[in-house]
Amino acid sequence: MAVVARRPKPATATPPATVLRRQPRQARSQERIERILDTAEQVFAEIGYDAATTNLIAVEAGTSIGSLYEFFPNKEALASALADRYLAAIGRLYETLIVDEPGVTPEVMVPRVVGALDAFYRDHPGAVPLLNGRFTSPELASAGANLQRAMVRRIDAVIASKRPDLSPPRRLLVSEVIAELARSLLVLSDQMPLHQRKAMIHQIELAVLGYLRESVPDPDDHLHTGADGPAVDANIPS
Amino acid sequence: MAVVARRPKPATATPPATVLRRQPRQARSQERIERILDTAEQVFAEIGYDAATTNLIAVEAGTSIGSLYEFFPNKEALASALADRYLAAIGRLYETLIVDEPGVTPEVMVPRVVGALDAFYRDHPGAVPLLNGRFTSPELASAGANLQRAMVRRIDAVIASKRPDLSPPRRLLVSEVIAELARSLLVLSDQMPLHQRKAMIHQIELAVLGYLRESVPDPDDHLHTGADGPAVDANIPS
DNA sequence: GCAGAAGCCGAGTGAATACTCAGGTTCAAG
DNA sequence: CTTGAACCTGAGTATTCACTCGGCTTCTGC
Repeated sequence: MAVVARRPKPATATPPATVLRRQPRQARSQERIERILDTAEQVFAEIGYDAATTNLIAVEAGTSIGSLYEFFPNKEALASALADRYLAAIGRLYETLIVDEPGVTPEVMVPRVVGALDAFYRDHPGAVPLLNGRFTSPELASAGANLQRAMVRRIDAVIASKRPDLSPPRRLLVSEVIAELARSLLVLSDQMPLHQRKAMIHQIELAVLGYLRESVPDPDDHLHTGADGPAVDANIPS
Repeated sequence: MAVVARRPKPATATPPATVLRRQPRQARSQERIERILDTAEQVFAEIGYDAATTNLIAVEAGTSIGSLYEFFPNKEALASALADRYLAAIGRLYETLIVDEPGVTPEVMVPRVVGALDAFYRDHPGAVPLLNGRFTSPELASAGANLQRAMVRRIDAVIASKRPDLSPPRRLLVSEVIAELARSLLVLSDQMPLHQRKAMIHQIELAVLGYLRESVPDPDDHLHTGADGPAVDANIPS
C-alpha cells in the first residue's frame, strides 16, 4: 500500500543528506544550478510540483535534463533545495521580527510580521505551495512543518515573556493557533488579485489581534471579559 | 505549457456534464458504483489523489478496472462524484445551521457551525483534501470553491440582516475572512490527534468570534473601540 | 599546449499507470 | 427456455515521465 512518489530505482534507502549529487567546481555550473533552481521555483509555482516535469524545468532553464541530473539526484531534491532557500530566508525574517522587546505590543508586532510575510510570499510565489500545500513528498512536508514550528516557538517565547501568568501548554496552543491563522490566511491572500490582497492583509492582522484578545484577555482590561461559554483553559492538551 | 493531468485521448473537449458514463439498470451495479465511490474516498484520504491508482481503487472495492471504467469515464470523475456527495451534504449542513433567526447570536451560531463541520470532516476524512487541498484538476478546485462561496453567501446574508449598517463590500470581505478562517483552521485540526483536536475546535470558535468583534465592533459596546491603526473601512475592495 | 577533470548533452530506457476491448457471465422480459 | 441487453473481467495498449549513459565540449593546472 505504501506508494512511493516515482522513483523506479530506489538504490540506497536514504542517500546521505546532501542535496547536490556533486559540488560544482566551476562558476559556469554554479550559475547553471542557480538558473535551474530559479526556473524550478517558477514552474512549480505555475503548474504545481506533480505536473512539473524535470524535462520542462531543464528546457525552461536553458539546459538539458542530463545537466540537471548531473547535480540534482532526483526531482524531489529540486523542491528540497528550494525549500531550504525559503526556510533560511523566512527563518531570518522571524528572527528579526518576532522579538521580545519592551515597547513592542501585539498591535505593533502583528502588522509588522504579517506585512513582511506577505511581501516575501509575493516575491517568491513558489514558496506558498511548497511550504503550505499538500505535498506528496514527506521530505517537503517536513520542511514546511519545520518552518511552522520555528514560528510557533518564537511566538511562544514572546508570549511567555509578556504573559508569564499563562500555563505553558495554554501558551503553546495559542501560539500554534496564531501561527496557523497567519499562515493559512496568508496563503489565501496569496491567491487573490492585488487590490483585494491589500485589504485581506489588514483583515489578517485584525483576526490575529482579535483572537489574541479573545483567547488571552489582557489582565488590565476588566471591561471585556465575556461571561459566556466554558473556561478558556478548557480542553487544553496536557 | 498547459499540462493536462493524464488523459492521453482527450476525444471531445468537454463531455456532457454527466459524471457517470452510463446509468446503471440493475441493483447489483448500483451497489458496485457505491462501493467504488466509498473505496475511492478511503484511498484518496489515505494516499492522496495523485498517488491513488484506479487499479488499486478497483481492487480494493472488490471489482475490476473494467467495471470501474464501465461507469466512470476517468479518474477525475471519481473525485468529482465524491465532491458532489460532499457538496450536497455540507450544503444541507449550511442551510440548517447558518440561519438568520432573532435569538441566534454569533456566540451561539459559531460553535454550532464549527462543531458540525468538525464532525462532518471527522466522518468523511476524504472530504478535507478533496475540498481544501491543492488539486491539480481544475474541476475539483472549482468544486471546493463553490462550496466556499456557498458558505460566504450564507454568512453574508446573516450579517446583512443583523448589521444593516455595514456596507455590502465590507460585509462581503468579512464574510470571506470568516469562511476562510473556519475552513483553514478546520483543515488544521483535521490533521491533529483527537485530544488536541477538541482543544483546537474551541480555539477556532474563539478566533472567529474574536475576529468578528475586532472587525465588526458591536455598535452598542462603546468600551472596546481601540484608537489604534487605520479605519476599519480602509482598503476594502470596491 | 596538453592531459585530465569537470561539465554538458539529449536520445534512449524502464517502469508506472490511465484507460480499452474482446470475450465471458448474469440478469430480465417475453 | 431463449434471447438480447446489461454487466463484468483483466490482460493488453498507449502514453507519460523520472532518470541513465556514452560521447562530446570546455575548462584548469602544469
